[in-house]
Amino acid sequence: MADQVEDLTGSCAKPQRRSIGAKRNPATEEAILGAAQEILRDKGVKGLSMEAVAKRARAGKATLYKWWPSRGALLVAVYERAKGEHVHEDKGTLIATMAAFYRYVFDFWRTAEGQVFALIIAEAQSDADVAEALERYRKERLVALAEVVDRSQARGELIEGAQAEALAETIMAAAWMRLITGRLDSDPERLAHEVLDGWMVGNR
Amino acid sequence: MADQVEDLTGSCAKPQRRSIGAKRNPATEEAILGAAQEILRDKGVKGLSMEAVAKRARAGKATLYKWWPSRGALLVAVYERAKGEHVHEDKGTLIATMAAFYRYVFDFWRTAEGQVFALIIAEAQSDADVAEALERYRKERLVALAEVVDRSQARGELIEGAQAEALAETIMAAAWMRLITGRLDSDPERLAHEVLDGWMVGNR
Amino acid sequence: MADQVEDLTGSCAKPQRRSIGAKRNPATEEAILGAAQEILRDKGVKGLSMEAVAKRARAGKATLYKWWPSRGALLVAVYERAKGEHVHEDKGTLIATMAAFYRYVFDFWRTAEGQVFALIIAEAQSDADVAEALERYRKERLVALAEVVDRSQARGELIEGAQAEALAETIMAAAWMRLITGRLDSDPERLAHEVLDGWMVGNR
Amino acid sequence: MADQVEDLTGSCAKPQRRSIGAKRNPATEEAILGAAQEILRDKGVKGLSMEAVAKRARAGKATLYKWWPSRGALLVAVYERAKGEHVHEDKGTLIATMAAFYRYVFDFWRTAEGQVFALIIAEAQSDADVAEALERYRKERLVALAEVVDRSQARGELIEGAQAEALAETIMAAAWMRLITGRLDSDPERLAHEVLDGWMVGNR
DNA sequence: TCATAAGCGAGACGGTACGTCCAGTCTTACG
DNA sequence: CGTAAGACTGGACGTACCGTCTCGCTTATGA
Repeated sequence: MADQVEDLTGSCAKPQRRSIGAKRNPATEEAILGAAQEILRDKGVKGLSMEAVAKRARAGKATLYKWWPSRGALLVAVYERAKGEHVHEDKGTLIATMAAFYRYVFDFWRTAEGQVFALIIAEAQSDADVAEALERYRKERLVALAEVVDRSQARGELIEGAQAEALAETIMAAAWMRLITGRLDSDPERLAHEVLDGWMVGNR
Repeated sequence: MADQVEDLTGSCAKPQRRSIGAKRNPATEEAILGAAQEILRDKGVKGLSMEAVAKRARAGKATLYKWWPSRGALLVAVYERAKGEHVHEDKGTLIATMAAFYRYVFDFWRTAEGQVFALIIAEAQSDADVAEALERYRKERLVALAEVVDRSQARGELIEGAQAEALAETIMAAAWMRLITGRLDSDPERLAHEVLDGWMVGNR
Repeated sequence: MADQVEDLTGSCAKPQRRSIGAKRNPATEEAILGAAQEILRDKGVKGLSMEAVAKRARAGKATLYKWWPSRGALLVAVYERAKGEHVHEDKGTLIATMAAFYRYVFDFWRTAEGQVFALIIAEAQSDADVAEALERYRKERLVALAEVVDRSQARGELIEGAQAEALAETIMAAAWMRLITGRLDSDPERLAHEVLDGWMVGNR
Repeated sequence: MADQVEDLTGSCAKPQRRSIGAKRNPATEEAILGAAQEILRDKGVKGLSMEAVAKRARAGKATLYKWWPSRGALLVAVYERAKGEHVHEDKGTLIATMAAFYRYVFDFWRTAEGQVFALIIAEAQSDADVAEALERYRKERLVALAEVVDRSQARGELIEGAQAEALAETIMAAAWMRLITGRLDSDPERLAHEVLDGWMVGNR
């Protein structure tokens, strides 16, 4: 006990955030999310407990639970902070654009921060709040994807029966499937073809 | 806590399985998997701890760990025991067959036992053994699905470029996507169309 | 976190008590009470938290709570273990005997272990179980004291109206009063006189 | 938690004391001590935390700590405020007077506010400031009691050897003993006799 | 036939993390 | 400067499971 205290004061002369009055301290939020990210990198997702995050961030557990009432909520926050806002750069054809998209997300999901997304999906299976957040996120991404498909459709790339949103979901599902079954090494190009070829006008 | 005590005294007046010598007691396995299933029904997936299963089954924890070395392994066993072996009955067209398949799995996944599958996916994200079991299961189901697609292809339903296995995976992905995002109320018929229409020969 | 583990394994190669089957391990009880005593000596009563005891004893908190369901219960156990069974040695007169008694308890209450008794009294004010244990203890000691008074009465030392038990309680109360008001440096001899003189036959 | 919210909305529609400039606001002190008393009545001594008092009084915690630097200090203040200043009314004989005294304090100690005194004794065992306050209080009451004994002695009720202050302490000790061992239902009359008979001149 | 090897129920054990509570310190914004 | 508000670190609380262990018992098998 005494040892630990000594260790702490001995090993790190951290600046020790304090309250900034009766309002949320952004530095604290920053420190906590940062700590979560560090732990992810160092220990992996299994090490990411509320306890560990609090300790690493030198934050009280109560503070964590105040702002992120569950592990799931924290996961979502960490993911939100880490994920770059991917914009679907138009590569000329839908297939190429989607291949680039697959390449991007697979690369990201392989990073320490990206792995959080798999965790979020996992957590969503038993935490309704996370499920809701995940669903929100899915819809948001769906819209972005559907837009790309829409543009492709406008260009006349797609067959008549194609519905942008339905196709967008099929595209997403293929990616998520690779994620949850640990096959992020799949070839993005090939995958794009496997998912989309049927819908392209060329292949009658 | 009180529940557990009641459960113990209520459900059994000490039938007390014992060892049947130096070999695995099938009654024990049965009791454990049965207990797991009961807990799933009564308390939901959150209540399914090794501890609780052992208590409910009146089994020693060591026995559990001997045969199912982790929660994940137990989950898989419970799922294996519960899932009926779905055979893809040919409905004439691929779309109809797949619609029936979607209807079947969505119905099953909504049952207490079926919910275990979502849990397995969740567990697979952090338990390599479960991931492996899941991957084995995926491949097995993929083969079964691909066969159906193959038959459809032989009938000339599908366009030229269609690859049975790739299409099968797309079909699966669509289902799993609905599962993990909690949309098992999706319309199977519609979904089958959304996934497959592009690949059918009719829609050039 | 990792640091702590390393520290623990590094600094002490303790024998690590294990379960000895489905029954209480006496070594564990010993280790826990011993740890409690050590903490008392090192950090004083304020440091005696369940947490600290568990840590020092290298015992799980659950183990502590299993056998001593509250801090109070642990305190009582520590006290029971530490207190010598004082036998009232007859010094010839009641006054002398009681003076010796006062000297003995005051000396004991000043030791680290003895200080626990004050804590028990404190805890008894808000923990019914401790209150009960304290009351049991009081009665037990009362009987022992009353016997001494009885013998004195039999010798004709006491005036007629004296009731052994009532007098015994007065004697105890005087001691406890000094304890809870932190005046254990009172002169035992003098105190014995102040409490008893009125009841002795000499002082008409 | 819910209770507190209800309390807040229930008891006050934001009367909201404010600073009255660079000096102590008596209304605040009043509100705080009042809140403490209310909590005592509603939740008992266990609910009396600085946090809860601040909430109920709609006072900042800083304000509490400014005027009462510890829980102990607050307890003492609450007790000081609640206890009536008992004046020992002369009942003719010392025994009768003391019986009345015992009856009075036992009755008081049984009230919600009176229970604080037991808490103060408890707190005094580990908080030096409270111990000091308690000791001050003890001495003050001792003087008052000794005066009564003195008057009795002057009337010739007591035997020669009796020392007013020593006897007063014995009288107090008997009362405190009943308090800390939860026997406030003791018969005051009887107790007075048990403590004092030996010292009265009648009983030679 | 009887030792021995395993299966089994039971549950204690050291641990980790949980989510809650409170202590005591601090800052802001208002008066 | 006093005050209400409440965020903050820190740490103990008591609980729930984890996975490992040992006990004492049972039964089948092979020496």
